[in-house]
Amino acid sequence: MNHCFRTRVLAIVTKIPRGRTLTYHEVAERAGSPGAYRAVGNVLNKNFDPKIPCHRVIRSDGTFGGYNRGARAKAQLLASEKRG
DNA sequence: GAGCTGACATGTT
DNA sequence: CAACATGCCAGCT
Repeated sequence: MNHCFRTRVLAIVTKIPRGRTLTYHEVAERAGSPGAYRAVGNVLNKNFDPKIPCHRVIRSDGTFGGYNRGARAKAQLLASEKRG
């Protein structure tokens, strides 16, 4: 929260409730820099922490985008969570 | 300390 | 409508 941009992004993504998806732009905005959506993806990419549901972060277009564990898994998880 | 990289977004062709 | 090119920001090497 009071640390670098990456710490805030991770905290925000961790707070994303199940069945809910945020866009990189949304996360960046909550992080304090709506124009840093680029950095958001950069942070999540390096972040291999399973404690962080980075798969709940999608592109503004509504597409899944990418995922360090595999874009396929990301789509699977989102589909599974959306269905409940 | 400077430069390169990238899971994006927006605009134009 | 789809593809290409440019701009933006923070992190990593």
